[in-house]
Amino acid sequence: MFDFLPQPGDLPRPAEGLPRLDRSFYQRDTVAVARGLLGQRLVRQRSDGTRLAGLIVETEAYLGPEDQAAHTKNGHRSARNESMYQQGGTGYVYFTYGMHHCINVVTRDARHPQAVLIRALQPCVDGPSLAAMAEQRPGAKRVTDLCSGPAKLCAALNIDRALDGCDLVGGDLLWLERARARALATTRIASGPRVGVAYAGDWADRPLRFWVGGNRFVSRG
DNA sequence: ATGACGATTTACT
DNA sequence: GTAAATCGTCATA
Repeated sequence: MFDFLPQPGDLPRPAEGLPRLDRSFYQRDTVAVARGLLGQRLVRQRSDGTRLAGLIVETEAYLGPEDQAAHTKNGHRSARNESMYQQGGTGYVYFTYGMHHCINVVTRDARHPQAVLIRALQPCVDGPSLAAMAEQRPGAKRVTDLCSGPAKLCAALNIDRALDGCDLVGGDLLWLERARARALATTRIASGPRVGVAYAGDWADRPLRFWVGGNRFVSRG
């Protein structure tokens, strides 16, 4: 399973004591959040205390009732997407294709049901966490296969609907940690159309997907 | 009650 | 490149 172990220096070491992203980070313009999340660290703490983590390297913005690719298009509201109507800093986890989970970070406020889909992570080497992630992704043959897609990273981090509606600011199941300013400053942001939303008319072409330019952990080049 | 479909992944030709 | 997997949700009846 570990024939794919990374080269030295390939994966970020966890930085202890990094502060969490706070409420105000999420309660902003959704595209700003989607860009701002790149390079930040997503941390999942399981019930047994183990922590699984990765740096966010790819996101997509979903802009609410107008956005024909969003789950809240035309103001649609149901039990499934209720979390998108919560305040910024809430987790929105949905189940799709009968087998996959995807996680979003809710932005702005309850009047603007918008969110950012997390599409790919660069796994952190965090003690046993890399091995733990690999256990959740038995089909992954290389470290770049572990979290290079929205459903892959949810599987790797044990994220499912039990985390839907979770509090990313004050909760203890899932949160985000602020990367060092120097790391963010060197992050080049690329953008393009979102993946898998061809049904969304004009909105399908909008450049609302963002990724770290040149990063090999993104879901597609 | 029934049928279509999906913010995907994987295996296979 | 194409297709299967697999089921909760939603629109229609």
